Amino acid sequence: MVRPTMEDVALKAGVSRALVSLVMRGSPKVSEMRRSAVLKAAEELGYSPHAMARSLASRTSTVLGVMVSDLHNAFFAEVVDGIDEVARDQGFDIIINTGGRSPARERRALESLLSFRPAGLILLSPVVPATAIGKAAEQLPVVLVARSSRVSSVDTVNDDGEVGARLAVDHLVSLGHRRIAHLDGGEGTQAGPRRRGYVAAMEAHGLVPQVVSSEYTDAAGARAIRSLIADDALPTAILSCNDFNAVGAISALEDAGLRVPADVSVVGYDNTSLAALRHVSLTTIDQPRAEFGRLAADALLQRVREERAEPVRHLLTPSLVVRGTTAPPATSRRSSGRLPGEAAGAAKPRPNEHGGLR
Amino acid sequence: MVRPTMEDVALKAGVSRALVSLVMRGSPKVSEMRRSAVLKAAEELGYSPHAMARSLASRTSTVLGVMVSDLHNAFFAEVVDGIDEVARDQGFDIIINTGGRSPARERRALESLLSFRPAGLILLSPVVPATAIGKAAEQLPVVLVARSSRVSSVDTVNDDGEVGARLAVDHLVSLGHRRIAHLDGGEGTQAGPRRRGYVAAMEAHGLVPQVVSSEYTDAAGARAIRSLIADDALPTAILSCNDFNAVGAISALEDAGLRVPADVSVVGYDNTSLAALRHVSLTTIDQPRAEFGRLAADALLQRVREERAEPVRHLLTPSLVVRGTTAPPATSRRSSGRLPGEAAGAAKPRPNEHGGLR
DNA sequence: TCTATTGGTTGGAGCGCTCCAATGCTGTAA
DNA sequence: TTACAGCATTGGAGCGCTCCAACCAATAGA
Repeated sequence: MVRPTMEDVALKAGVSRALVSLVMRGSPKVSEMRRSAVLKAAEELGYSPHAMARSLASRTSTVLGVMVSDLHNAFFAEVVDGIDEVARDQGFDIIINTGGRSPARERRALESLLSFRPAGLILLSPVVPATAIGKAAEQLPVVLVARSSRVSSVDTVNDDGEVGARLAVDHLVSLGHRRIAHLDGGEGTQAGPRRRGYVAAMEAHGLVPQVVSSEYTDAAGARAIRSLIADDALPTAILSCNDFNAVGAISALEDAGLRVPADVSVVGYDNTSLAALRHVSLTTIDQPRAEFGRLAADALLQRVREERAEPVRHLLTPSLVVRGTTAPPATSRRSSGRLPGEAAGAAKPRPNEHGGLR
Repeated sequence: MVRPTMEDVALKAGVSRALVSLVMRGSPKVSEMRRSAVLKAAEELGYSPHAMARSLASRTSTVLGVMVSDLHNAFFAEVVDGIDEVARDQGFDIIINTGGRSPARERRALESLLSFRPAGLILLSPVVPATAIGKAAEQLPVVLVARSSRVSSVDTVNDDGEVGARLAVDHLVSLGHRRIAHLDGGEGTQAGPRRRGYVAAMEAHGLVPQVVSSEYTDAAGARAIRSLIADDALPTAILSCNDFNAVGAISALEDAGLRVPADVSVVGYDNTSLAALRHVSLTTIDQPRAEFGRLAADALLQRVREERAEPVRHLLTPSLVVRGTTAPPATSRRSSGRLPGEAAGAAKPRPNEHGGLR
């Protein structure tokens, strides 16, 4: 249970501790003979450098801290993939911590991450107050993903929710829908831009926006649909604030004897792996998640290397993924004289694009 | 960007560095006067202890390393919740790293985690070879979740896949099914016990097992169903190796014009959040995931505190969650003279149990 | 009075490493 | 020969902290 130290390796290889240090860091100014002797000794002892001692002595760190607000959401997993890819490429390791969507727990996670004195910090959709983020940003470079900030030392990477919502509305309008409701995400991150984008797009088409208060959960989506039905205010199409909400909406519609998309079209947001399941086959808005991660890591490493001081605000353009939950509205179908078969054709689930789901 | 050190606090509070150290560690042998002076100085300077220096000096660690094999799988998120709960309770922090189901990347993640010299390591369903795990176990306490090990210094926490499969078979048999196929998980973790449990349960009921080779993905589930249909070997009920596979199977069944559960019943495994969605409403086998995490953390902390030397092998009993994808078989319905309405009643999705999905 | 005892406080050593100035070595030019 | 590179190698200081033995009152016991 006791790991060998650099001293042990030096002794075994018959060189000084400093020489071992040079070898471990891949310095070019070590003779081939000594290098191999050191590596051999290290191998035999099962030695590997002590990251903390190294970081303490060098007053630098090759670790990037990543705080994931919610591990349950696969969205973040893909962002982490992007971060990991870039970090690894540039010789950095990442350590992750999670806040579980609770500000208190997130604060603790932040503290814990900071106590390792990482080179920088990436926060994925954090829920802690801006002041806490500002405080962290005084100590090290910080990049925010899926949350905005006005602090000039903080970089941000977001998707353009307004554009995403507009894409969805345009798609539905082009199918012939005129009554399109938005189940909104309330106080949730990014709910604002999505709602604004929806309202603007509706108005641009000369249509009346219908915002229904909801949340980022499937239960909330179902509730919203039930209340629309109860109020006799059900439109021909629904734009949900995210995929979970959309799936809940679809359930409630089907429970009420309505068919999706024959009677009502539904569009989600986020293109989670859930949406890609053949069984769900949800038309949705895709965010380039891995790209979020890559850009965040790039921005952070630029700061770490002090290559840049001005803040960067990435605003990525989302894209529309058409699957099986959108089709022309029933009225339009009737009036346009389209055959039911054609509409049903549009509703046919497409083959699943995600093969690697587990 | 430069954090204050203990020395700075000591200077400001007019005490020695050692006294600050005592205050920071909450020692009782510090006078109230000095304590508050130190805390005030620390507060004003924005000081917080340097975890690495602390761990280096004390030769102990209050960090538990957690390696999540696949961040995309919400299964692990709940296990992490359980770990986090126990760890926090006992004053430990956790750092997470991910292997992305690739042995090479996982190995790197392991190295990275080890370089922080954590007090112990929890590996969630790792795919690295057993030798790599054994090597790690020589350096610190290791607990495996959802993977077994024969190494006596390694504790394990698993679900009893044989029991789970039996529960599913018993449920289907009690509904009247006699032809039940198992879409198996191939080389996947825990696929073996599930397959064995299925075969044993079928034989116990005097039925003929029908194992169809498949994988832990929805695409594989769909493929397996298509091949069963092509071979004209479709049974009245399906036990999938996991929920994703089950959802793929359901899609393929519906594509073929069959209704679930009216024509074919389907049971999943894992009770992922996916299964709980109203829209999916999958009958499945639940594993107490948070409990996995809690037990793993408990076991690890016992080792860390050297309270125990003999290995612990937790084998948790899963439970059946009946939702909307299982019902009596069509044949049984006919012969037993049950009304179609009754059978349809059994198929009605239950209200969603997971409210907090996002 | 002197000696323990107790509670609070301190300086110094050292954790495993990096960094730097200094030290040997060659080999080559003066 | 001496001088001076240039390269490989080394000892020592120090990163921010903990731990320990020592210390210093102040009080209690003999």
